[in-house]
Amino acid sequence: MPSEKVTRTRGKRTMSKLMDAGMRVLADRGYHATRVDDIVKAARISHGTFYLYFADKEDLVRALAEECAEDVKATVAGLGPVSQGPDGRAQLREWLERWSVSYRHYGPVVRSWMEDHVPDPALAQVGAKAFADITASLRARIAEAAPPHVDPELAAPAMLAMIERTFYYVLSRGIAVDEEALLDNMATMIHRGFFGGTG
Amino acid sequence: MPSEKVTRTRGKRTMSKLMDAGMRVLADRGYHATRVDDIVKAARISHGTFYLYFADKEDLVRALAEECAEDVKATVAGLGPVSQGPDGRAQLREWLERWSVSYRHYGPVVRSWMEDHVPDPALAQVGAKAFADITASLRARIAEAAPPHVDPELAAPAMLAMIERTFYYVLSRGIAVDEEALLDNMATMIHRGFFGGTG
Amino acid sequence: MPSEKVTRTRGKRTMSKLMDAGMRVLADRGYHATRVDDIVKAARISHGTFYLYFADKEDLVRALAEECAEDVKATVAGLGPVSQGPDGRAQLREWLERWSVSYRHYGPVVRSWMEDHVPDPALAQVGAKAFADITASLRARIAEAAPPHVDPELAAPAMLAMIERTFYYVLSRGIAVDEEALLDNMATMIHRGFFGGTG
Amino acid sequence: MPSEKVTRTRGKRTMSKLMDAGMRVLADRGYHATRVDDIVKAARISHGTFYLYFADKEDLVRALAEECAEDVKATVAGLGPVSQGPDGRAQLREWLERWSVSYRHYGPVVRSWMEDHVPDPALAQVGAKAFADITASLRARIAEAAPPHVDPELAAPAMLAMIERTFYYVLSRGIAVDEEALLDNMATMIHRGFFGGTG
DNA sequence: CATGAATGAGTGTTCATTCAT
DNA sequence: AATGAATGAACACTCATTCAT
Repeated sequence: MPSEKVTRTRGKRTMSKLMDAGMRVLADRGYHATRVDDIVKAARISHGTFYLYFADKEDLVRALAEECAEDVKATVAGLGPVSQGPDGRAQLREWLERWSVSYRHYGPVVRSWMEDHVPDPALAQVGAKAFADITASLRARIAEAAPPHVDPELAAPAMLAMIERTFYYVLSRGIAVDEEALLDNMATMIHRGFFGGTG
Repeated sequence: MPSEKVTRTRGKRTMSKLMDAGMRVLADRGYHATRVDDIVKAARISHGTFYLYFADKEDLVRALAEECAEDVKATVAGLGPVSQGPDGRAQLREWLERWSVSYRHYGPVVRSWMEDHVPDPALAQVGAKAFADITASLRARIAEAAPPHVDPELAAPAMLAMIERTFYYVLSRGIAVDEEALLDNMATMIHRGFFGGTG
Repeated sequence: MPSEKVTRTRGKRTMSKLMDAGMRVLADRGYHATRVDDIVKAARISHGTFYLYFADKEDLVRALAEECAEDVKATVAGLGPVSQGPDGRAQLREWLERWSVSYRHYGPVVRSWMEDHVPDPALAQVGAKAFADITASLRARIAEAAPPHVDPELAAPAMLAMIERTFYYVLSRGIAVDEEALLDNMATMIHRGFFGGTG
Repeated sequence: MPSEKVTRTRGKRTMSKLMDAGMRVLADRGYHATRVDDIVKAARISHGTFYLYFADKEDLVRALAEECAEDVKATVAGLGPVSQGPDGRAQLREWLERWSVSYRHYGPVVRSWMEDHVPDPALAQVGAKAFADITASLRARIAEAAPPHVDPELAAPAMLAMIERTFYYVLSRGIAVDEEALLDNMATMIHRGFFGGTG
């Protein structure tokens, strides 16, 4: 039915305008400073329309978070077994690059669930789930190659911590560094620290 | 004048009651959910008195941040040269333990300046300064021992990222881990990844 | 034109679907909590269609009110002369029963114009007219039989008050009573109080 | 302590300004049309201050309702045993007059809990309690004197219904009647209908 | 020094009504 | 005749900050 398709289309477009706008505002202002008003202005829709699509601000962020979590989990899961030689390091380097691309887009959302005392439990939940899934992926890889005295259980979150926060410093806070060099270095450090890489 | 002395003493006591209370509330509720009202209730003083001591809420957090920055910088600076052998790893381990003690106390403040889009520029400033000082300390140590292909300039923030976030996961978010084992592992990973440690 | 006939038929059906739904929602939620949204959902029609049939929410309630007023007036007018003996009481009893049947259906509408400060003047008007007509009916009957010191002018509204509110308590607020006994009692009290009934 | 007394006094004054204003606005506009904004304007205080004293609009109405319930219950309880002779009627007449005075003041509140589908459960509760207490008082009196075929259990609410609604018509809706005559008539009707009065 | 009542700007949310399809 | 997405005015509530006592 064309009419059904039309209305659905309009609705879908508005929805994605809202999510895009939400993403932009989140990136600009951060989670706590984001106002519904900012979002609807950015989406060029009226205030009331927002509530046709989302129960409240948190609801939109949660929708973004779910989208984001899927993307990040898939990206992280894209890492294959890491050998101790130079090709292991090269694989890590490529994988980090893919992650950095994802982070450049979804960083604002990741940060919203990383914040201290996330006010919305549903959002915290999405974050906790993503955290668990990501560390599980990493744990599996580390377990295959960890050097002595490195427990994959503990190494996985440490590795995630290092990567996420470093991206945050560099990609979001705009600390000026040569990005190529950064990825090179991180690949090296991770290879040596977590995978027994021999440089 | 004795009276002046008395009031001064009273003033000092009120001031520290406020800072203690601020610390507690910050830990409990997090930066954004902290209300002046919570602080004055915790300090058992009146609402108006708050503004005799601090220009606004941010002013108190800034004061806490400065205190905290001093402590963290000193702690981090307490790391001596790190050798590649097992005693280097042991030194790192002890130093991490001292840092964890500091973090247990000052974590809430550290997180307030680590948050995405810190609203108060003065607070952001304190955080940026602390970041710079800490990475400078680390850079110096790493420079003395970095393995090939590890640029101290880039490794320092990565190391800080890993330590701070891991403490955050474990000490603040209450992810259950054996803390002794965690410190052991971190010491090993850092030793290997940043200081050319050989297992 | 057959097509016109068809559409007319369709229009009538939609109209009555709306009025039925309005009645149901009014009964469920009460006048102030009734939302256009609830009505169109109950009628299973679209939001916009509502405004093809009614100027606004008040317009629908007014239409219901007119329907209801006709019914109640006719019911009340159905009371014949009331004698002072036991058959007068029996007549009252039957008449009250007919009224109770009407109230069970139209109660929600009656209450909407009985409320304190009815916002819509047109609705208030319908209520005032019904009030006037009903009290006129009652006045005529009371005038034929009122005991000494009972002015029909004043007794009529008092009698209406007693009946309407008692039905409200019992039929709408669901205060549990034996309905037969209630009607018996009311018939007796009204007979004695307003018609000089003797035991 | 004078200072404590002063502040308390100020607070009390504001509180009563709010309750007075609430009463006035309720009388003017009715429960549903009453806005917090109207109340604070009438009380000549700021919007925010309202929330220092009441959790929300309902909270204020509830406070008024409790005050009102006490008054009405006491007034109704003021009716002594009613004899069947003319002095019984005279007693009723005086008692009704006292009730009318109370109603003139508290009518708006009484109506707020009498409305169809009271939205605030706490308010409904106060109303239900008042209803129960008042009918209990009436029941006791009626039981002492009820004519045959009048069950006090059922007569009490009917009597309340008649009195409350008649006052409502006359005192609030401003139907023009001679108030003295009205009270005379009501006394007679009640005396005959509920207490076996013999005219 | 200390108090706590008062302020008002800022923000979120609801819902009757309109209008392009 | 019917649809349902969009609108925006109206209203509730919070909280940092001020100020008379």
